[in-house]
Amino acid sequence: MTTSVRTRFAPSPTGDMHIGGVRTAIFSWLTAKHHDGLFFMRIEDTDQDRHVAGSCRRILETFDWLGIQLDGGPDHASLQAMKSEEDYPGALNDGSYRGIPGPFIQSQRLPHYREWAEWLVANGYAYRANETPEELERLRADVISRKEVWSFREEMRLRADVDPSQPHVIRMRVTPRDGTTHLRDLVKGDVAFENANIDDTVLIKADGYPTYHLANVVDDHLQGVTHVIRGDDWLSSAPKHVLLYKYFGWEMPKFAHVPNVLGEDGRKLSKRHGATSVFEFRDQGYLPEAVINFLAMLGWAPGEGDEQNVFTISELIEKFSEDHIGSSPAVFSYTKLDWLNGVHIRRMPVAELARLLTPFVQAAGIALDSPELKAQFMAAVPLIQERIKTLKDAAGLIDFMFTDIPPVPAASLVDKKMDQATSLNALRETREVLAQLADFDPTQMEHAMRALAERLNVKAGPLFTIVRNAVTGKSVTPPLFGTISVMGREITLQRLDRAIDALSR
RNA sequence: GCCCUCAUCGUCUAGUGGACUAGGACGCGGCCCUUUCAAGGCCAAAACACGGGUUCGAAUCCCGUUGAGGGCACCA
Repeated sequence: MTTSVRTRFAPSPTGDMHIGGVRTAIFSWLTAKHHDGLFFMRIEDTDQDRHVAGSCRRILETFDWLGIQLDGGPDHASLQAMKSEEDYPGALNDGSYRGIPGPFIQSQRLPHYREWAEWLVANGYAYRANETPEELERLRADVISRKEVWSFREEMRLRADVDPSQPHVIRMRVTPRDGTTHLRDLVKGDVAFENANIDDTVLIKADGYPTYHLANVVDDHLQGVTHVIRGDDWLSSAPKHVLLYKYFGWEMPKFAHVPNVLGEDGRKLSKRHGATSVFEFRDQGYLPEAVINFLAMLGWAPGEGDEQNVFTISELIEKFSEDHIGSSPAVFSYTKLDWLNGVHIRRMPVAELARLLTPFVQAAGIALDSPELKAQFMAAVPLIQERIKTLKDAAGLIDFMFTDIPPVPAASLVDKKMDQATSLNALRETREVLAQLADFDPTQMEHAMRALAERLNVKAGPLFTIVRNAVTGKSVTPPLFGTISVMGREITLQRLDRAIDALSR
């Protein structure tokens, strides 16, 4: 039997997902899928103080939006069902998925941590301690005031005997005290830590909950995780985990500590750089495939001479390789995301784009509540497809087709290369040409209008410019004749009449 | 302070001792196309942090310096 690759994303339920966390999740997911393995989620809620209600649901919703299917955790149907609920009680709690043993929420796995912590105590790899936080704080302050390195060791215990029936913590016993602990990391390479610098970390807290260090090792082993992919802020505590695997005698998973995402000023990406929550990107009109493409390339490149930048999801899955993840932190570039989003928009089938655009356009105040309006909108989409970078951009390009426009100033109805009389006449003639056009088709319209320009002895450009201003009220629009065609004869002639009227005063 | 990590165009990166006159992409500038705006095509400017080694040869290996990031909790 071949061991299949299994990765996990293990967020804490402390709020909406940060875009940096999404990137880590994507790396994990791509690693699993590239090797045809499983990707699942586990909620790490061992700190009850930091729990934010509704987080689990929001995290699940993130994956739903991204289009990432979890092989463990709730399925899509469950997600839909819970949308009305404040949280998702029990959803991550059900049995096992595709051979991965649950539950998928750590607060439901307490017996496992207890069992293995006791095993460590019984085998000399851990011990009980009961110093209070205040006592520890005093100890720490004392050590630091002597300019020594703070690191808890069992001889520092204030009470040598701990009554197991009383509240206490379980700490790991770092052994051996000297020597080094090595970590072979897929991203960082070989990293060595002096055991003397690793402290006897708390494994089980006084409240009975495990700390991350114990919980992630126990869970990853029990759930068969083969690649631990996480932020490199975990690198410093990785030797503790290595030690635990050794104590338990468990096979070590592969580790990949991926660098942080930075803001444009080189500091850790945060609110003040712009959007950071994945939902902000969604609400600003970014496509999940563009976000995934962009995030995947932030710190990863196919390498080996392959210079591809734009990827579909399946291309990413095919080409991704966890050992090509870069080891230096990357700056999040909003402008590059914009470009990529535009690329993915242009590659999308028109009907699909129209579907995605609809809620954004409606939110901008354009009602699409009749079949006629919907059809008109459908016809307008091809005109804007290559002109928008986000779904939010669309409304501003087509609003004049659906809503009334303010009076057009006379000045914009006279082209610099034409005088007032010529312009007025040109608009009148345009009105006649359009009124008599048999078919309101862009190609025919353009022919007729070019013929008109010739007849009037004016250049086509200036003529089109004043017509554009007259019928759209804007100097920048999608191609004129396509636009006029979408607007229809009635509105177009109406606006021309208004312009003629304004100019003849 | 101690420990760990990182360092190629403004940004994302390719590069694993000779194929490097350091390649691609975004952005920026220019040109072409063109009814405006886009899109597209072409062209250009733009980088191996610094200092020492090792080597016939270094962006690539080693050491140091500097800078940046992370960690040093009964948080993850």
